[in-house]
Amino acid sequence: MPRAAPSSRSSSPRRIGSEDSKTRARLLDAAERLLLEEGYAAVTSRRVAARADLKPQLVHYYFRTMDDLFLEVFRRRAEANVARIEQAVGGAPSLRDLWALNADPRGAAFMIEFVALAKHRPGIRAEIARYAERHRAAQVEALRAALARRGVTEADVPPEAALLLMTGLSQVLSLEGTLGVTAGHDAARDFVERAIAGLEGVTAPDDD
Amino acid sequence: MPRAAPSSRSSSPRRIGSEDSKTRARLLDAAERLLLEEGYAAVTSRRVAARADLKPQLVHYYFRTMDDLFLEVFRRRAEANVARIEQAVGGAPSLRDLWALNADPRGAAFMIEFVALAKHRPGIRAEIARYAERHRAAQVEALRAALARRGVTEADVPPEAALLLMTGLSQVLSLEGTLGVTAGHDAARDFVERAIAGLEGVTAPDDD
DNA sequence: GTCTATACTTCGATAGAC
DNA sequence: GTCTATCGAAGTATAGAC
Repeated sequence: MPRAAPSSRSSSPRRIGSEDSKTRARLLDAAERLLLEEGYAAVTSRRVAARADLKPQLVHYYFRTMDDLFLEVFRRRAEANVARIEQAVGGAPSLRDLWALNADPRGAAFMIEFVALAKHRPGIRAEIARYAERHRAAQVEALRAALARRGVTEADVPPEAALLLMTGLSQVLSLEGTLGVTAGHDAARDFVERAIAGLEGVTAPDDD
Repeated sequence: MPRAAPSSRSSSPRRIGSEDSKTRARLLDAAERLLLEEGYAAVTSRRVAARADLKPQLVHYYFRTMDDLFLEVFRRRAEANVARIEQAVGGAPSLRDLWALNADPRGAAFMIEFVALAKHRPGIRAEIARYAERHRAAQVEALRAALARRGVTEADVPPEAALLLMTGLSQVLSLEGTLGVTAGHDAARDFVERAIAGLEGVTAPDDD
């Protein structure tokens, strides 16, 4: 048995569709697309259903509330993302690898939407915050190791600071990209890449 | 200050309240607070009116559509902000001044909300994009001048890249702050301040 | 186990009363 | 010039039919 009952409270009287339903997956996919393309406010039961070519009431059959739907969309991606990072960390990733991991604009857009959503949905906020912290910590550790491997001291480049700069840049590029504003974007990416190249050249190529 | 008729089309049949009405200003204030505290999705005619202790229909008396209200809220702040930057630029601001201008978390939160809003309100997008570009250009010029004054070459630190890094950091700090996630924030701010101090210490041009 | 009929709330917007 | 009465569409959610 994969899982017990879906996330409904024990007091919930209403029945909920099974988690491995094909229809349920279609709804999750539709919700995710809508979220990325039009923003969280566009993710309503009616519009999600329309995207998936299903009746609006089905959303509430598979997800007790809209918050449940949002959380499920979030978890799917968050878990995949954490796995990706943990896998990378196992392989002693370079600074370049870590920047590539962070620079994905879809990932940034996803996170921005959910943080914005969390602002007016208290039920979602705690979960996002918990994930953000885990995610941050894992990346900081990877970055710390990568910098140390290159002989860069924490006093010179604190990993927390470097990571926040990378994450922030990635987010602002993503955000402006949706507006069609891209002035300076290439210059910024080049700058980061040159900075990384500089740091990776700090010490002679150690064996490892 | 003196403006012609409100932004309504000439074909608009409905009457609109005057722009210097006290009630109108209260509505704008309420909308702005709501936007910053709970996100754009919380800014509905009814909730804005409740915040201002007014009837919901008044929103539509003073603003033809909700988009008009959003745009007016945006313009008020955007104009004040551009003025602030232009004033600063006139005074040959230091790097530190420019960072302080950028690091205001309220400004960052404001911008994030509007970009997110623009994503599912096409009517708003063009105006936000236009402003973002003007704003960016003004800041880049100020930063270019400040760096040149310190003898930092554009090859070493392209002003566009530096500005995007600052803006991105400011945004990520603001976004995470709303979640209550602040790990590494102080380290990042310290890092930027030390970097600025380092650059401001350079008084003669150098080459590599 | 899966989907539909339906209740009830809130939304944006307009016409018309003072 | 300012505000109110009210409408139709869209939102979430539940109870019950297949």
